[in-house]
Amino acid sequence: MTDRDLTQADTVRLAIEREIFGGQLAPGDALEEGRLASRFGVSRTPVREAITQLAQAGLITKRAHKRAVVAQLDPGTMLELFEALAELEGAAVFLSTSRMSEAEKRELKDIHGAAAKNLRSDGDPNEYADLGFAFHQRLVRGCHNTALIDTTEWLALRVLPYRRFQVVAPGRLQRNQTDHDAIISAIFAGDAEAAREEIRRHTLEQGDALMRFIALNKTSHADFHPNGLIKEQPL
Amino acid sequence: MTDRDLTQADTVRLAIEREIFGGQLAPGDALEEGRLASRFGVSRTPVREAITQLAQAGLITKRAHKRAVVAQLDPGTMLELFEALAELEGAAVFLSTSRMSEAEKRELKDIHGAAAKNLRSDGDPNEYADLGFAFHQRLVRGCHNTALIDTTEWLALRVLPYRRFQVVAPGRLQRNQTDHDAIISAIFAGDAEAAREEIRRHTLEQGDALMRFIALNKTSHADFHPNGLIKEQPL
DNA sequence: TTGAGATAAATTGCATACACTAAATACATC
DNA sequence: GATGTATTTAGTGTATGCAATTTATCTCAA
Repeated sequence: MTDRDLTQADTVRLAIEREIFGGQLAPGDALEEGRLASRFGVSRTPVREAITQLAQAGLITKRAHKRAVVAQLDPGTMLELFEALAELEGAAVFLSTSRMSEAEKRELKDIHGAAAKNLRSDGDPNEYADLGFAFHQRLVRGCHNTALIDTTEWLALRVLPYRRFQVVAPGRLQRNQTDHDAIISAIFAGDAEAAREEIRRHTLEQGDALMRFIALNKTSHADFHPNGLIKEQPL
Repeated sequence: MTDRDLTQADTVRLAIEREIFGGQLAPGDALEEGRLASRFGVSRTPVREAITQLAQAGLITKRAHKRAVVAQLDPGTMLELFEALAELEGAAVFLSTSRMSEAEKRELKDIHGAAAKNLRSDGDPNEYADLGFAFHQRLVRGCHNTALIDTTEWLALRVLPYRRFQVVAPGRLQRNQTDHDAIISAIFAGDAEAAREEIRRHTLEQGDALMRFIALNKTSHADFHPNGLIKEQPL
């Protein structure tokens, strides 16, 4: 069999994941088992299973006898998340520096180049965001340690629903690019310690920038609702 | 309410967790929903939910239409896990060095002292193991970053079922203690970078030692079954 | 005896029904 | 009108039954 046989619970889980990452389901939104069941044309059982999995993954929160809600990150938690992510990416890149194959390094450089080109020609910010994501991914995966990669990417996923706004923050893109420059230089120089420090600072600043952006644009003092901020982003 | 109201699924999950960490359920053992259900006096539904959660946590593996199995780590995976854990603990300790309160540092020193005393007086190895666990825990929690702490401890949990044997490995205890000495020194000297390197190397070597121990004591070439190695350890 | 194929048993995935909880509403009392 | 107390209602937690799939057992030919 070419693709693993997916159970209905898996299908539902993937669908909900997509909606969370896509922004259709925003942090704070409630997930009601019955509605989801009828929407996906299945019974509550697989929906429940999907919700359980997502809750375990930290993407949604769930307490006994209360509805599950898409995980809502208060500023403090988000800061912690970015700090942890910065450390993990730092650790991964530290290893990647000595472990990436020539092909992997070239691929990394290609992605970086494409991003630079996009920036110069004033291209689609969404494409740039995707390239940025790919850059970090290649960087992390270069460590060839599945456990570390999975852990790092799992953490990155948790902040992804918020990271979408980063693109529109003014001046970030250029700064982002020079940061990536520095990381690439350190890696090609074989200076693992420098590479670690560069990406550490870089990810940390990304978090700071995101939080500033949210703080400036938030409408309500209590809750922050991504959908209210997105304007014309296609999916 | 003093304790959160636990659902039956939670109860079952906690019970299975205990059995895995306690060694009653060894890596490779199969978990059959029906049997567990009757054993715990509940229906299959909450058992299923518990299994789903444990699978998501990585403690057991589960594929569609096949029965769940307590996660079995091949040497390669285990090595990766220890390497990742070493990096995470390193990152946490790097932060802990500047973030631990005086009280926390004192507590750490107390634990270390108790371990030293246990070692001098040739005390219970299990108690020493517990102190070692507590040492690492305090160290990691000193970073005061919940996301990083949770991630690190979650990884530590995954190797815990295997780490139990460490105690009986010859000569490890003394080496362990001097490693902890070095870590404490670095922290009290405020040298975050040194502290990171010390614990990184320490945890990595723990993994190596464990794997050597397993390699020497394994009975079958294919599978490694913890229960077969434990002799007279009281739970 | 051994291995491939067929059959039977065991076990999972899912749907449905019901019990229980918690919140919302209506009502009575002050 | 405010406040405390039934009653209703929406929604989760669990049990059970059945269909689909896997695993074990049996059969029979090479």
